[in-house]
Amino acid sequence: MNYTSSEVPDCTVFLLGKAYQKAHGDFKKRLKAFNLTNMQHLVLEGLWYEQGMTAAELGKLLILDKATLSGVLERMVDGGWIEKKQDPQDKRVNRLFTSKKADQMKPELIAVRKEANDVLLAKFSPEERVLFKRLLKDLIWD
Amino acid sequence: MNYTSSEVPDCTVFLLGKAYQKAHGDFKKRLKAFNLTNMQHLVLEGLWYEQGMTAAELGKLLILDKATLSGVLERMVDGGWIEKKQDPQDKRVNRLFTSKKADQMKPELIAVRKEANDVLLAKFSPEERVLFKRLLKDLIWD
DNA sequence: TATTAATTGTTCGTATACGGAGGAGTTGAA
DNA sequence: TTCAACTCCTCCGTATACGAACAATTAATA
Repeated sequence: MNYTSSEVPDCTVFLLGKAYQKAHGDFKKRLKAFNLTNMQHLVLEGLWYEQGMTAAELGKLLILDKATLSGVLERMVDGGWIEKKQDPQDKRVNRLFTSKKADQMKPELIAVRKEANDVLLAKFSPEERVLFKRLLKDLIWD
Repeated sequence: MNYTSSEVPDCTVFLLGKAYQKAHGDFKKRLKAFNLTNMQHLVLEGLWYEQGMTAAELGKLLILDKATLSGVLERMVDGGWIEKKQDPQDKRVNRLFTSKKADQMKPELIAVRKEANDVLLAKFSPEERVLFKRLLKDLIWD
């Protein structure tokens, strides 16, 4: 009573959703020990890429809705992972920075992501891995 | 201030999430006219594949958590898309069936899914489409 | 300069997701 | 047959997602 590869509808939207569900779930388990959610980990990586971004800039970088980001950032401030500093020039803006606590764990946290990716792509050949990522990027960025 | 293909971290989990986010969002917009969510559409397709499944069976087929499914099914009964019928043999079980309303819209709803997939894969060559789906299936089903 | 327009970030409402707790019903073994 | 083990399902708590509406602020323009 399960779809096999031949029975499953030829629906890429469905397949993409399930592949995401699996990858997301695996990563989630690995992050649980750090008390971080996938989204929070992503925010940290974004800020390590460039500190001092506004929520809007971070949202654009990570392709995240500002409404979604608002709650995530609030919980990360509460959890001591990031800090908000009001921009003196533009009082609407809060600039975002990673905390000392986050920076100390950076090597571990980067390693966790790397591990999750390695496991996810374990069964693929090097060529398939490159190809898969290329196809995904083509889908995301018109 | 945007990741380009070269700057984005080499993170398949991220790419997969964003590809899903896009595909899911596009499909969502198309379903809005029908007052159906992606999940509800998926449930209908599952039941058209096989009527009379229990929530547990449907969840296994669609790789969905039963707790998630519970709320979805409740709203679909309220919306008149599906019907629950208690199994006479095992009173714990509710068997699920599509409603007349749903069946009447089946051709349209199938067409919407097909369209969403076509648009999603529009820029891929036929070979790439087959390959992409194969890679996704390999990821999902060990 | 007086207004209008645009931007930033928050809050609200609805719908997933999913782990865990627990109740109702069923089954199997003693 | 009676009780423990199981199964099915619901409910709770937390965290995304995202459209829509808003207040505060800044930019643009007539």
